[in-house]
This record gives sequence, C-alpha cells and structure tokens, in this order.
Amino acid sequence: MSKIVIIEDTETIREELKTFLSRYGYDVVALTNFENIINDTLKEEPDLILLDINLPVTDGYFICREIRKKSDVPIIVVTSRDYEMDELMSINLGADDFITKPFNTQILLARIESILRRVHGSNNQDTITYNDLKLNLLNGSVTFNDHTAELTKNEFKILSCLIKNKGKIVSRDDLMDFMWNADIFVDDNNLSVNVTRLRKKLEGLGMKENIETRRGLGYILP
Amino acid sequence: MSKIVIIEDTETIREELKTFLSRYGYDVVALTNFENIINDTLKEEPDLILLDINLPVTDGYFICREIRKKSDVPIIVVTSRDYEMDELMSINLGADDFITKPFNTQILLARIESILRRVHGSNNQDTITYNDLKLNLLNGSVTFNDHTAELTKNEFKILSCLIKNKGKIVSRDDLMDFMWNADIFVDDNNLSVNVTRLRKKLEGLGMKENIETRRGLGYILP
DNA sequence: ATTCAATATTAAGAAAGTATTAAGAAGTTA
DNA sequence: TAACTTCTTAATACTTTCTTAATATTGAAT
Repeated sequence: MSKIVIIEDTETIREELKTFLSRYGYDVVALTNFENIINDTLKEEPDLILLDINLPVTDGYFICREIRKKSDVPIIVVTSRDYEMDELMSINLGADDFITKPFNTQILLARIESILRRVHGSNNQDTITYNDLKLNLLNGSVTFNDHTAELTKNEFKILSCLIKNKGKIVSRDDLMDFMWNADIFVDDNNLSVNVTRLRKKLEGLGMKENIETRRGLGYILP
Repeated sequence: MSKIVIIEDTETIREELKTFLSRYGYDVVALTNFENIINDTLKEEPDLILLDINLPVTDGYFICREIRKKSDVPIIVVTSRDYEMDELMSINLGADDFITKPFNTQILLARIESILRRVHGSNNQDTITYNDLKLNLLNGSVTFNDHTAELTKNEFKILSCLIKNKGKIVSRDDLMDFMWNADIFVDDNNLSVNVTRLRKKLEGLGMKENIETRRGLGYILP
C-alpha cells in the first residue's frame, strides 16, 4: 500500500483528494499544519507527494526544493491552469510531474500510478519491515513510528535476518552462521549479548514486544 | 545531441516544431510519410518521440502502442485540449507524458528535457548537491552557503561518491575501489586521512555536520 | 519442588576500526 | 630546477563495538 502525502491548503480540495485516493487504496495523509511542513512530510516517509504549488501562506516552490534536497520521493506538483509557467518552474524544482487544476481525477490517478510504477519498478528493496518497524538496509537505521536509531553491524545483521524470516523461528546456529564465518569459533554467548542489546534498542524506540525467544529452537519475530 | 522524431500531420505545426526544437539544439526528424510510420520511426533510433494522437488518417493510439511494443523510447503524446480523456488513455498506451494543444513551447521544452534527463540518468548535471552543499563537478569546487573551497582529486572523489549516494552508507571498500584501482594495493589508512582532510575543509566552510562514520559499515551523508 | 540446560544480563577489558598528525615522496607548475 | 601542492606512509592516539567472563534468570523435565 503506497502512502501519499497531500500538501494543499484548500480544505475542500484536500478532503476530496483524500477521500478519492483513499478509495483507490492509497494510504493518504493530508497535512494541515504548514508550520513545519517539510519535516512533517518527510517524517511520514511517503511514497509520493502531491503538492499544491500555489499555497497562499507557505511557498510551494520552497517546499518542493527543500524536500528534493533531502529525499528522492516523487513529487507531483499541482498548479492552476492560469499560471502555466508555473509548470515550467516546477520542472526545475525537481518535481517529477505536474498537473493543472481543475484536473480530471482519473488523470491524476493515472499519473500517480505511472510514477509509482516507475519507482517501484526498479525494485526498491531499500527497507524491510516488520509491522511498524522499518529497517533501512541502505543506512542501517531502524524506525518504529517516529523514533529512529542506528544499529551496529551485529545488531543490523540479527535484525535483518529475523525480519527476512518474520513469522519463522531462526535457530541460534543459523544466526551464528549468518553473522560469523562458521569456521572460526565464536562463543555462543556472544549472540545472546547482541540480541539483548538489540532488544534494548528496539524497546528504546517504543517497541515493547519484539524478538521472542523460543527456548531450544531459536528466535522469532512472531 | 538528442534526436527527436516528430509524428504530426499538420504541416505548419510540424515545421514550427522542427524549427523550434532545432534551435534548442535537438536533432529533429519530422516524418511526413505515414505509410510505414512505425518502422520508419524506430529506424531513426530517436531519443524521444513527439506524437500527435489525433492524426486524421493514421491512428495515433495504434502507433503509440506499436512503438511501445518494440521500444522503450520515451513518447510524448500531443492531444487537443477538448479531448482530455485522451490524456488518460495515452498513459495506458505506454506514453511517458502528454501535452495539450495549443501548448506553450517553453512547457514543451521543459517536458522534453525532463524526460530526457530522467532517461539519461541525471547525466548532464554540472553540480550535485547535499542540502546546502553544492559540488561543482566541472571544476571540483564545493560551496556551502556563500563559502567556497577547492577540492583536491581525492577529496573530490570521496565527496562526489558520498553525495551521489546521499542517505546511504558507502562502505570503505567501495570508496577505496572508487578512488583507486582495486588491483594496486593502497593502504586503507589513506582513506581515513583523506576523509579527515575533506571533513576539515567542509567544516571550514561552516558545514559543521558533514560526513558521518558508521563504524564497521562505512561513511554516510545522512 | 528441584534440577539442569538454555538463555539473559551486566560490566569490564580486548580488539577492531577509525582519526590524527607529521613528514617525506611524488606530482605539478612556473 | 625550484617552489609548490597533493598524495602516501607511518607512528600513535582515540573510540566504538565486540567479546569474554562471571553471574543471574528462566522454563521444561524429572
């Protein structure tokens, strides 16, 4: 399910869009407080952003550029038909597409799907998830709701192994093999220690229930 | 120099487009014989196709679909404003973008450039950025706000590699490979030294937080 | 309830991994 | 070649993470 963040000041349009896109299976977040809009948007980790460029208070151009500085998330810029040159500008802003108001909702839908297809097409397996827990494979960080922590190499290996096998028990032996070359001897307790540390880190993020021990069998993310 | 094929039956528009796009440095081919249009077009091996969907004799929809079957070349579909639903259709046709007549030539140009940029990868880029940091790829200088510094070859390579991978951890090994031919041995510490120097230079520009170390994993511009 | 193996916990020292500094080597440019 | 910049090597310092070790807890089996 793709998440779309809507940045639009007109309440009616905003709500219409939200209802419409939700009906088509998108996870839609319509931000209403524009004070900290850039960070708020990025915090949502959307798959796509729908940005009205003609915001009366905040500057849509600015928002677009700032978001692009920090993220490659696709941005569709919404412009008013009267200001066609805005379209031109939005290209240089780093926007991925733009659409003019009033727009046909089917067209909007098609453009959204087109972009998402393009992005997901290139098989973005950048993050793996377990419920609300996200493990970023590229920068080695975990996020649970809004809280993020960096993992060390060992913690990262354990967690990625368990998430990839979510719902299955992973034996301690398998984990050991995965983490260390099987030929060199590593004390078995080493794993316990690292699991403990990982658990603490996850709890620190607010994830109370995380890795479970199945005594005699291994560990599991149930 | 990118080659654009124009498929448009109205001679005046066709010639106008050709003149206009040529002036902006494109190699333009305007086909006039529609008998074998699909093969003729593909034979040109264009970088982009501009296709009028409302061709009176030949069916633009058909052309678009057939071209897409045989090639991934970007297609911009030109439609008449009256038939907005054409836009939707053209997406399903495999078109990459569409534009309605009468169009602002600057917008057309912007869309063409946008698509070509997307396809060619962000190649024709003179500078790459990370937040407020700009790295000029042509002269090897970095700018942070108003402050500028010259980078040495090694510093440049490290920074460009990290900016191109912003948000991702780049392992020391990858950086080493990127900087030196993997076959000759280069002391690993060499990288540390160069990272230190680069960091100092960036700090000197006022960029307090820059390259982060992820011990055991690599470096990252977060 | 007791026992025992399996796992957890804690803390502290060891070991990698990385940073820093300086000095000489190797290029560059005038 | 001299003067300069940049690169590499080397020696040493620093830090984070890993591992060890000693001890505690848990849960299943008896």
